[in-house]
Amino acid sequence: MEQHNRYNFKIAEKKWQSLWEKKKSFKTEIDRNKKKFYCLEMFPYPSGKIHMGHVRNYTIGDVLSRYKSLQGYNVLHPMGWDSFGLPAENAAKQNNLDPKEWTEKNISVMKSQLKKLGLSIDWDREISTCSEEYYKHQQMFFLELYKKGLVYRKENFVNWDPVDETVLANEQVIDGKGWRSGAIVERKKLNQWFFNISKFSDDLLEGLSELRSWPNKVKVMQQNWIGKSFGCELNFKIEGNLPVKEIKCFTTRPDTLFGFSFLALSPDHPISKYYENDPEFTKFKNECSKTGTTEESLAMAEKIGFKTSLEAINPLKETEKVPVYFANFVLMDYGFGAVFGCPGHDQRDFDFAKKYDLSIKTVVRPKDKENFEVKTEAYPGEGIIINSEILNGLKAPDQSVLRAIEILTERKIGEEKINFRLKDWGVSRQRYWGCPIPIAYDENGKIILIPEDQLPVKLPENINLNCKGNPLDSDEKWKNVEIDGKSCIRETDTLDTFVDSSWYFLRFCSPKKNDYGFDLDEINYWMPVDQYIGGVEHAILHLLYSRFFMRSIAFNNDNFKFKEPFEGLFTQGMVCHQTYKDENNRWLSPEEVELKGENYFIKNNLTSKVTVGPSESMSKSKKNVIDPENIINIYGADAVRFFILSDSPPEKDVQWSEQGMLSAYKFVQKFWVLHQKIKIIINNKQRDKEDIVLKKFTNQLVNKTTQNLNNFSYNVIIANMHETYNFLIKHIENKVNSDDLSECYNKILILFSPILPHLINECLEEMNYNKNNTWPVIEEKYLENENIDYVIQINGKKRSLINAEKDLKQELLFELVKKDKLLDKYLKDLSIKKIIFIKNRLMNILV
RNA sequence: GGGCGAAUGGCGGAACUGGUAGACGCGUUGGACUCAAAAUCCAAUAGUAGCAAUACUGUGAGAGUUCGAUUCUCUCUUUGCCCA
Repeated sequence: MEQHNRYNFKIAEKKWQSLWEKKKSFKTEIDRNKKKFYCLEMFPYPSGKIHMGHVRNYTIGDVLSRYKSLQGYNVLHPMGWDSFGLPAENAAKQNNLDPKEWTEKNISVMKSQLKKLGLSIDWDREISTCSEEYYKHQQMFFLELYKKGLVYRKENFVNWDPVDETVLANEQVIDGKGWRSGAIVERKKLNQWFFNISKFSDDLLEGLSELRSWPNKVKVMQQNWIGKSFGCELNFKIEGNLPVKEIKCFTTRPDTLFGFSFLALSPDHPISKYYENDPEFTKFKNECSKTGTTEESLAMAEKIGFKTSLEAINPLKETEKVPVYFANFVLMDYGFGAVFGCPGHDQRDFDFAKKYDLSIKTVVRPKDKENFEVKTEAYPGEGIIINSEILNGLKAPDQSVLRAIEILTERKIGEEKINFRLKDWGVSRQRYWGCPIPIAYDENGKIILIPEDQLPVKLPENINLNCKGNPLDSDEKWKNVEIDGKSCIRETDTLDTFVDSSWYFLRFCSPKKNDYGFDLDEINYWMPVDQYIGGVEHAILHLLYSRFFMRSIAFNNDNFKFKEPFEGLFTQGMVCHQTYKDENNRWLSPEEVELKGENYFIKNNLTSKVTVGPSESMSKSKKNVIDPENIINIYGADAVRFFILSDSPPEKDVQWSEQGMLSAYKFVQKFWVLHQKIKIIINNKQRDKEDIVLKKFTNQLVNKTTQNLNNFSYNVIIANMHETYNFLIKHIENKVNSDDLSECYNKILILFSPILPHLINECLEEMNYNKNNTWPVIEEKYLENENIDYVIQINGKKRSLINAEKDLKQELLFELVKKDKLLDKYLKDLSIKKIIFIKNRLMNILV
């Protein structure tokens, strides 16, 4: 092909991008005559550059947005920045910068990178959570929730890094050590702010059933996280030398009470106050505080206990007394900080009992084992209750739990109770780069709300970040404040960044509104988000927090027309790449290696072999990253969009492949050549009979593409695009009717436009097609075939195909079967036992 | 240990409510063009047997339902994710 005919993506992409920007093509406003569609992708953290995960995420969303607007929807497709958070603070510390400057620089880089992808985003709605403009409203929400009683302050345990003097999030604790300092993390009690998410436990759980287009997987994960459990609250009578009469405890297995052998209390249980002066207990408690606060670390840690002088009485067998321990595996904030130990049927209790030589009784046996006894490990499974007097013979746990609760209720020792695993959301962070909590304390430590007219509480600038602990805490000037003539001290904690992302989807609906975080009319029009797209790693926290936030804003307020923020959810898979290591076991980036024959070597160095590791999700630490901007510069945005959708279904992981990328680039080029050929034919005004074949193909394509878009089967759409190319390039070798070709080609271009917006707009423009394109309508008459390939099976095996007219009767088809030479040898000399005939499909002959 | 999902050629994957398994792409092989290479184009490409037509086997393993199973049911294996 001649040089001048090549498609120059650099020129074309730039041209369309600046045109879209100039004309504000994707600017959206409320239009009550149109159905709305709110398409939202999880907004990025401005870490520096975009990565392939972003490319995939935003391409998926962009294809959907463009498709929906071609279908006539009023599409809201905004973008913003989740711009508070730890990396900025750390980067600032390391490079002696201002987090704000660092963040803003990253935003401007990433914004220009996103624009190069050709996304149909309404940039007029851009927001950034670290702007005063945004966090001012967040502070107002905080106060609003406080007034509604949904925010409170209490002492709680945190992961404390004694070297950095800071609180760590659970995921920042690796093997019990701080991820930065490497110091052993301690549990420390701190005053923290909490959102009362547990108030909505049941509602959040119930609400899941309404989310019909969420992946089931995510709903199950949230369900487990909320962890509703049915059980019973018990009062154990206590004997001993302390003024303790009763201890409350929650259990889901009251039916195993006859296997009771110890009572375990959290080291933080109120009763611990009697042991405050006991040096042995202090030692034990210190030991416990070395274990983290996560359930997992508690489960992994060795079970240790401290024996008290108390004894608990078995409520179902009052002659039986068992010892009371403090134990490291009991959490104060679950149940009542006390569990009854039944070593026979709980592995944790079993380990503990073994260690302290406590009795182990078998009270459940598997159905099929008559003389079962617990010996080397606990038996937590189903079965029949034994050795339990009044409960004997009941099916465990279904019958026995209910019966046990009945008995305990009758005897007024306990009552039925529903317990949740979901804990209140601790939002305090001892960090600088976050939204300041709009609270101060007077001289007596009383909580003072910052008056609304003094919002936002701004972060101080030019702060020294290289101090130990929270920089805000050491800024005396900022900390001391006068409110209503009283001198107060500001709250120096900032809000968890998950708070920022819990309402940004509302802000996008009215991003410029100054007096409140959102405009009620606007959100009642736009919300809920029709399609939310992002990584599955946010399946629990971010999505649950957002669902909570929506409920807390709507708490005692009937003006919201929706309850759930995200109607539809799609979780895309990750982008993976092979990993490479050199002879010294150091990671190598794909640019540093070179393939020669079967083996990889370090580039320009054929003596140094490279070990190829498995393909894993791209990460800086493993160096298996491909820089999107670089790739866009080489192949163009359309080709990158095309490739990132092509190889795998979007919900699964995709392998980055150099060849695949190249093939996508070639497709763009090939299509341009095809376009030139089609253009000539159309301009020649060639007359011919109606092109039924082309019309049928096109209508089937419209049908398939529409369905595949609705199902997120984007990889199949790409396959269909290849097929379309293969079909057209052959088809136009024949004599073609120009009018029919033009009509069909216009439709095909529109079908392709969401995926290759620059190339297709270029083609549409060259053809002078109508600028206001709409999604093609299917002409049903071209979907139906009058001839069908009937599958002919003999004894269930395919033996022949017969092409015949549609709606053929069984007898007539059988006449054709008899004439079919291929079938002769199967039917000859054999009697036909039965014929199965499926209209318009197949005939199965049993002989 | 519990929950959810997955398993299809050398690779990524396709297959509507049970009805032609392997679309499409990558890779590989052969050919054309070229002094040569790249690019491009053409052809072949699940396995086994065969010159071929064709036959048999084949969707992780085993059973079941059915005229017919990648698809439905049960058991198992491997694997991924989440919770512990």
